[in-house]
Amino acid sequence: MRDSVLLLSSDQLNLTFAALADPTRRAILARLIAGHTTVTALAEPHDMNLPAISKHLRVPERSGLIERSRDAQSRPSHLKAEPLKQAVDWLGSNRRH
Amino acid sequence: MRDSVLLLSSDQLNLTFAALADPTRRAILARLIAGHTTVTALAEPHDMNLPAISKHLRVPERSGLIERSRDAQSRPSHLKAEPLKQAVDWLGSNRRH
DNA sequence: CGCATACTTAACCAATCGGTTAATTGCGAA
DNA sequence: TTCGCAATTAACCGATTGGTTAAGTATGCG
Repeated sequence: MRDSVLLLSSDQLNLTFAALADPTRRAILARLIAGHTTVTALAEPHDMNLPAISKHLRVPERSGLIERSRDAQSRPSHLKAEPLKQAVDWLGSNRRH
Repeated sequence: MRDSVLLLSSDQLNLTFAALADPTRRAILARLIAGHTTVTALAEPHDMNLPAISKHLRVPERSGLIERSRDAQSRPSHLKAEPLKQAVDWLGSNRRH
């Protein structure tokens, strides 16, 4: 069974914040702001092998932070705005200014 | 040896986002916006015992999200703004997408 | 002092995490 | 069809997480 597309917002916040709680994944997400790119390219700056990056990518994917497509042999990742927006909204509504 | 007060900003982001990645802890932090309160009061809405809440509190404490003081037998928790600000800043500078 | 209140600490446990190596799949080129 | 590149999956491992129960500690009150 694949993961559901519908996530309760609490579950999605769990997954989004968990995805952000690792420096490798934050670097990957920051890189993806510049535009979609392949797993090998995402792996290049990091001192770990492809399977490790592949596993890392599954974390933000489960929260909807990224989506993946296919381009020949490559599986480019694309950043999606909605989960980030949700995280920002939670932080915004929970901060006394 | 106690935890260091000085955290590398990357480490602090790790700890802050990890603290936010759990619904019990988010509820606790949201409650603390209304003002400082005790462990027992924080535990009351949750279906788990005091040691569990005590452990939960150690997570945002390690990131600096909360600080704890003493008032007779109680150990009230206080929300601190700086780590939240850092998290918002990371999200802000990584969203223009 | 003796006792209650408010936690915290210790020990334990199953599940998840973050990495590894080795094998496998998907795709395009020759 | 065979080859090679890109990426995933499987199996494994030690460390961490999130909960439990039971015992220990700090503080205030009569």
